[in-house]
This record gives sequence, structure tokens and C-alpha cells, in this order.
Amino acid sequence: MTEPKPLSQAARIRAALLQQIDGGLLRPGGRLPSERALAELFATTRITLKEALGVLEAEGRVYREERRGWFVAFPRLEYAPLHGNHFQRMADAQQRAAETRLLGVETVLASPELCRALEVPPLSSLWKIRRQRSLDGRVALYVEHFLRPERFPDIQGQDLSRSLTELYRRRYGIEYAAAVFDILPAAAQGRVAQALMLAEGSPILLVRRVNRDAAGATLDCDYEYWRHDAVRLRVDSPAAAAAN
Amino acid sequence: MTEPKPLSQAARIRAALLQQIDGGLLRPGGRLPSERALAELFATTRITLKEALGVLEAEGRVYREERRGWFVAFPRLEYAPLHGNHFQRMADAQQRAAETRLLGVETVLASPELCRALEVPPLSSLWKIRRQRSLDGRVALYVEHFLRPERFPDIQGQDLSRSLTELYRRRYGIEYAAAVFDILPAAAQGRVAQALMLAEGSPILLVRRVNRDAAGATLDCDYEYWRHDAVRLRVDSPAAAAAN
DNA sequence: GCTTTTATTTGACCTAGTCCAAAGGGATGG
DNA sequence: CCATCCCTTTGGACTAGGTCAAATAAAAGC
Repeated sequence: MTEPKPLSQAARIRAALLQQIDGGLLRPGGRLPSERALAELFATTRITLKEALGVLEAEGRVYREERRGWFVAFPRLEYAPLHGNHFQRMADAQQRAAETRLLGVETVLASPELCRALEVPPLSSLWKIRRQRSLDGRVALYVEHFLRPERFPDIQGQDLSRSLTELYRRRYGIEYAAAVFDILPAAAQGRVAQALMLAEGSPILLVRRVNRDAAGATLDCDYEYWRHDAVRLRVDSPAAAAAN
Repeated sequence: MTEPKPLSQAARIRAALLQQIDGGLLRPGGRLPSERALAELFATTRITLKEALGVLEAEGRVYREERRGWFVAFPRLEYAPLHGNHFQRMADAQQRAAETRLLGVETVLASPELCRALEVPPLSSLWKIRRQRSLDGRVALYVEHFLRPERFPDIQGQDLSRSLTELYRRRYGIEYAAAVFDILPAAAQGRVAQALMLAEGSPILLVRRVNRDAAGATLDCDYEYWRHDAVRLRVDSPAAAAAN
């Protein structure tokens, strides 16, 4: 068996931190020592230290909040998009504390992409609802909902920090019946970065969903920007669901 | 309207490179000037230059091959996992050149995770097939297939660089009938990093699929490690498929 | 006890390099 | 024409700092 190649300094630091985490000494949500303190502890520079943290971050083991610190990651939320997107219920089922904070409501002009996604004519107006979702006290998800206003008159007067699914059903008699998802890695910009407490350009996981009613008409389009250590998507084909 | 905050140097470099790419001056697959050349061009350090490239990378606009250079990204492959995973067909449908290279075949002891996924007893033996997939001449995906050997006797004697879907059907009379997918961001390690031409710890998108036959029995488990600029997953609920 | 102010801590961003090992290209020899 | 060797180029990894602005904590005042 060939001798394993020597670990880089960053790799050794990563391994040492992982040992502390896996050994239960650093708990989910617990803050790591500062970059400067860790650099001193490992007798290295902050550049090398950040390299090690960056790998742990890519692995989903730690996360950062811009200018606040590095923290040990929580377990990923299991998100089965084909089985509904009721955030509170998903969290409850997985013993997680969920919170939703409404950031804003406004009408916007639909971008060409949104016009195509929602099948509305150019220059259409849409409701834009911005919400920040947390799990166990830390921000995990930022969502921008784009709603067709003719389907949801007077929505700005409702309590939009609660479930939109339930609001649609109770107030408008509208039920989600189908959805299409696009899933891809992306980078946090502007308000997204801000809402997720990330630096501009930080990697995230984007889930875009276009929802329809039973008649097949579009209802809304949601852009879900997930911290990528926060979620694990599970998708099953129909027959698989029957087999389980 | 508030004055936009001044861009960082890295952000300005990112914007300038993006302008060259969006203006058609740098083409998909085309190599960027070296880090040193770009650092000189923008009168900055390689550290700052790499910061800018890192953001473009997270956005899926450029990609790197370790010690070979930075390149302009190709369009993402649209991958609808619920509608089959025939790589060649997907690529053909999107005017992309696909290639598959067999890296190795061996029998391995199933890990606990694989025992659970494939519902086999502890200490089970599995076939492990490793393949590297390219689009338009560049590596986009590395896959590790784990097969139940009793379902696929003598598979090591087959041409494993071609479609496994077709091989299962023709040689073994077995058809995929259902699948469950787990999708999450991860970090490239060891052979994964090597096969994808990435440095250890680079971010990737992991798609794990457990496939079953018509009777619901497990067939194999695939780990798909995607360069995260290479793919866009599309998933639709059954009713949505009917509406389209 | 709450609000405001001040000080400290935090990660972000940057400079200016060095050295290393892998990859690629060119030259040489058979 | 192919293989081998050598040289150059490439990104990876690292050092040793610096400054900035946002966040937090502590102190002071009411």
C-alpha cells in the first residue's frame, strides 16, 4: 500500500477541528474561537486558517456569519420538495425549532425570466414577499415569493410570516397541486447575502419552484436561497414512494 | 435612491471579467490568462485575483482545473433525474458532446451507509464501478456505481463505458422502475477531487440515487459528484408533468 | 433598568511576496 | 514517429503582515 501523501497544513488544521467537533467538544451552533485565536493556536497565518475553515464549510461541517464568527453546523434539514414545502411542519417532524421573519412586501415589475416562469405577459406586476427562515436560532434560508396579484388580492394585509400554503387555502380557496423545481448551486448577492448573513459571492444552493393549481394555472414562483450546509434534498420517483 | 456602496477590488475584477465573458470575447471552454498575468493586468495580488475568480466560480461562470488553468464555463446541463439518467441522451438532446471513461471496476465491502441504502446485510460485497463523464471535452461528473453482485453476475466482463441502463436491460433483463435521490452540496475528496481535476476540498454537488426494479427490490446505488457549474437539476411533481 | 456612547472584537479585504509540485510544451534521441 | 528528458508554466499552499467596516460588548449616563 502506498504511503499516503503528507497533509498540507490546512488539511491538518481541518482534521484537528473535525476531531473536536466529532468528539462532541464543539456543539452545533457553538461558536469557534476567532480566526486570529485559531491562527495563533495552530501557529499559522489567518490565510491558511481560512483555507482550512473553507474546506470544512464546503463539507457542511461549519458555517460563518459575516463579521460575527464561525460556528459548528447543525444537522441538515431533510427537505422533500415533492411532498410539500411547509417549513414549520418539516422542522417539527425533525425536532428543529423553526422561525420565519417577514422582511418585506412590495409590488414589482416581473423580470423576463419571471414572465416566462409564471406565463404572464410582459410588463406584468407581481407581489414580492421576502422572508428569512431560521432553524434552531440561526438563519438557514432566505425566500423571495413572486405571486400573481390577480390570484391573491389584498395579500399585503395578511400575516405573511405564517404559512403561505395555509393562507392560500383558507383565504383564497387555492391549493397547490403541482410544482416544477430547478436546483442549482449559486452565489449569494445583495439582499440574499445580507439576509443569510453571508459575504457577497458566497456559495449557496438555489431552489426555484413554480407552483400551479389543480387546473394547471401558475400561482407563484419561489426563489429559495439555502445556506448550503443547511439542507439535504430528497426526491423520489412515484413508484419509489409506493414501494416505501 | 441610496448611493451604491463602493465595490471591492475583487468585485471590480469580477465585473470586468464578466463583461469580457458576456461580451463574447471569452468563449465557453476558453482558457483565461494565468493568475499571474491577470494579477498584473489588474495591478493587484494573486490573492485578490483568486478571490474574484472564486466568486465567478461560485456563480458557475468559470471553472478551474487544478494546476492547468481557469476556464470559461459551459452552459449547465439540464438534468431531470425523474426522467431517467441516460447521460448520452441528455447530452444529445441539449447539443452537447458527451464522453464516458471507465476508471475502474472492483468488488468492495459495503459501508454501513451503503448497506442501509441497498438494504443488504452487513459485510455484503458489492461491485464498484467508477466512471468519469465529460461534456464538450471537459470533465463535468464523476460517478461511483455500487451494484448488488447477485443481480449482475459477470458484469466486469462487459463494456462499462456505455450505458448501464441499456446493459441492465439487454444483458440482465432488468429495468429501472423507481429511484430515490438525495441532493446536497459537498466537498471533493481523494479520488473524487482527482477525477474532477479539482483541489481537495473544492465544493461540488452530490446526487445520490438508489435505484429499484419493478418489484421494489434495490438494484444499485450511484454517487454522482457534479462540478457545480456543470448541472441544473429539474424536478417536477407528477401533476406538473401532466400539465406540461 | 434602559439607552446611548465608546471601545473592542470580528471577518472582509488587501499587499507582497516565497516555495512546491503537477502539468504541459519543446527539444532530443532512437 | 514515438518516447524520454528537461524546462517552463501553472495553480496550490503558505508567510507576515496591514486596514476597514460591521457587530458586539462594556461602560456611562439618565
